[in-house]
Amino acid sequence: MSKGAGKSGKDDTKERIMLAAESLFAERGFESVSLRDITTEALANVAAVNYYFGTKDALIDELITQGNAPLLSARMKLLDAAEKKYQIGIVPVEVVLDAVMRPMLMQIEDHGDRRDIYCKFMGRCMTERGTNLPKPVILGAQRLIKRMIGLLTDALPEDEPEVLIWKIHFSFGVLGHTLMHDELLRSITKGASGEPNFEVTLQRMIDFCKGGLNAGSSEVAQSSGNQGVFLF
Amino acid sequence: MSKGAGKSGKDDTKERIMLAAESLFAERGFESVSLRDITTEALANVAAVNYYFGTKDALIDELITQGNAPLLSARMKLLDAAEKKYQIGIVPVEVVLDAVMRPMLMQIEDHGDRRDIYCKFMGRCMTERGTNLPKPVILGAQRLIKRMIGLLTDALPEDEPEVLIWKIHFSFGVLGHTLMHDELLRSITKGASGEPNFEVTLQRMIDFCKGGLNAGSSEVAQSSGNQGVFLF
DNA sequence: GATTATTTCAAGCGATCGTTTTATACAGTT
DNA sequence: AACTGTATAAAACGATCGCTTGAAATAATC
Repeated sequence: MSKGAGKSGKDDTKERIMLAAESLFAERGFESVSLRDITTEALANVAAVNYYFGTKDALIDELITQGNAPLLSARMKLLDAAEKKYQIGIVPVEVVLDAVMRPMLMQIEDHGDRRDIYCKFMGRCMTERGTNLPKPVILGAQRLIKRMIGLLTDALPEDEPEVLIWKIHFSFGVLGHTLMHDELLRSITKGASGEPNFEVTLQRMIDFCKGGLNAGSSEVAQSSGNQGVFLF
Repeated sequence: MSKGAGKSGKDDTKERIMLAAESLFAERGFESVSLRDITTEALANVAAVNYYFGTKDALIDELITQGNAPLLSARMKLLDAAEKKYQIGIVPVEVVLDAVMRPMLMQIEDHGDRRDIYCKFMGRCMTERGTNLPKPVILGAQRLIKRMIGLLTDALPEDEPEVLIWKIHFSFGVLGHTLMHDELLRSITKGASGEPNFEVTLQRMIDFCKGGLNAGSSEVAQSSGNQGVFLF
């Protein structure tokens, strides 16, 4: 029944499988990695995947869902704080971007020596799993985007909501693409001030997207339509 | 020997295979589509893939390489024209962006009723095949990026080359992500002025990336390192 | 120590993968 | 009509896929 003082310390097979899967998926993509690749790396038996997760897709979903709740709540908390701080005025664009992007990079940084792995894994989730994500992740993303639209509508009142959605989409494109190629970008920026820390990556993404969000439409005018759901 | 007036009109099996493959790859990704999926849709035999292409990877490479040369030359021609026009002064950022992005969207538009398919296919190539591209494509991308760096260095002299690379990378992230989700974005923007044409997409990407490229670094300072090669 | 529940393992399920073989149908040339 | 190079087709190759089985090992409970 695993009650009371149980959970003595064994049963790390599930954890080993998840770590191996995360690494391999990050490296080669979801479809290219077989269950036997995973269990071989994890020093486990193929049947252990079925025992702990059921199917390969369930394993993937659990990996994706894993950090979603804390990530979402960290983002929401920063947005709460921003709304509180700018209660009188308007939350600046870069503060919204920071609230959305910083928790992602911090969660990655929290992975210690596995940060490169987790970074690329999250990048793959955003770029290759935009659709096809677990329902809790989709719902969380919808909540986040709704809130971003609200805040950015105040900060950029001249933009129609439809244009705002495009800009938010562009910003998530920047984030996902950067996570996918983080190692390469950092290798370009390894210079005098030692290894580039995550604040550099964060600041550059925010600077770029802030400039993009603040940019006005140059000519083509277009009316709004439905408010479809999109992720990342 | 197929000399002279040959090529009477048959032998469209290869073409049918390429069209079916492009559609399925765009829809479900490269790994998730089997050769039998392709040949079934193309009303061809599985062996025909080996006959015309050799392997699945060779088929993928040929699909990716197909439009690369005309795309690159169109981009280069626009950059040539821009350099000629702004011979005295400096080529504006948005002109560089237009020269890079417009040919891509025009090539997509040229695909007629297959434009949505080709659009997503190119999006997948950029986001899921950033590495692992055929050598000619890589070499072309390197030439293009070198040239972009040169022009943008003149337009944005305050940016270190290393920062410029990040910004260019962000811009390709915007492009790739937009191609992948083009249909969804357009469905959001279908309003009064009829279906949004590709000029809308182009202009919005250019506006956003122009703002991003023009944005200055807000605080974190970092020195430059190597000038690694990256794609998209 | 006997009994139960949990975890691991080797083995194999049917299905499908990319690729190849072999034979046949077809085209063009002589 | 005989020959030749090109194209198509059915069938099967070995390998690997996700998944399952049933029994053995291990840990927890009484």
